[in-house]
Amino acid sequence: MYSIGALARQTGTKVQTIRYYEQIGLLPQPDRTAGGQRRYRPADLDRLAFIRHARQLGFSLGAIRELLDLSDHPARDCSGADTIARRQLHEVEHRIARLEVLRTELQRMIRDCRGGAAADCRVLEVLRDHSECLTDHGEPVDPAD
Amino acid sequence: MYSIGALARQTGTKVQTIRYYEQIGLLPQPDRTAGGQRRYRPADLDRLAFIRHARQLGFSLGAIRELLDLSDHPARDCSGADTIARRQLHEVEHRIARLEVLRTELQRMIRDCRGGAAADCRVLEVLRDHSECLTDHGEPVDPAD
DNA sequence: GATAGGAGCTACAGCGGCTGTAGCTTCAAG
DNA sequence: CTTGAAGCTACAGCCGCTGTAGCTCCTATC
Repeated sequence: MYSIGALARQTGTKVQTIRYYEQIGLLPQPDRTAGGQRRYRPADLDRLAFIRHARQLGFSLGAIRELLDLSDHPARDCSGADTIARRQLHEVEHRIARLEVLRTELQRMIRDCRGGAAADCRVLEVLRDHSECLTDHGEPVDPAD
Repeated sequence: MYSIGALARQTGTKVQTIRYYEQIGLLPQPDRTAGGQRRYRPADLDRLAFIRHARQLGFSLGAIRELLDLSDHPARDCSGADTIARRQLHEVEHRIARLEVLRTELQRMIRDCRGGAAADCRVLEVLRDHSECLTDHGEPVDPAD
């Protein structure tokens, strides 16, 4: 049986984050001591490690909920997990592609900047006039994009 | 003089977003009609276009505030803008690098999945056991990362 | 057994960057 | 003058946490 702090240390998670996962139903409500403190079993450690690992791979908490559900029902077909992982891969690839466009544009902006007064600044000029860009970068970068 | 809706159409911004930018001080408080509706000048259109373009390039609203400030003072040295753009480029490059690691790991997970029951699912297995990963992907993906 | 202080508890606010809603008022075309 | 689209304010909600305030509990040491 671990305290919440021990669980946090073992998984590299903040204590508040663990309580948050419990609150949104990703982690089960653990046993409590007579004084009301949480006490976790090894299975809880595994579950939290799963969540953290999936988060590191960029899965949303919603996707993780689905993955955990599958993991909890080993007899089910795993195609759901495959689908979720493929979706995540597509998202990651999409984000990389968008960021590569931004990288190119930023590099060009910086390369052309010759210093001097802000009035002549290449960086500010490009920002002022979209037509100076080679690409249409579309929507603002939603990090979740 | 444009209405807020005309400004929104011209810049591809939502009306609420424009009001939000005003609220946080990125856009100045515009004139109002007798009835209290906002009326914008061409300069406001330019400023909003600048903001949107910078957002498309992934700059944070904080960075945009600094860039706008420079743009408002054309006599100043532009090295500040250069620094902000370089910082942004570094961030974008960092994000790309992280996402490429994730892409590789996701591809491997999916490639190895041979279907069947969730009990044998490769995707779930990898998530359960970090040691199956080739790379240490570190922190959860904060989209702003 | 007393004490100290680190760890845990709940409840709630805040981050960034919007977006959506409710319940009104105003504007402009016909 | 009517109608309906567009505007107004104020506030809640999204995601995934993180931080704070103001308590209580647990355990190690004396």
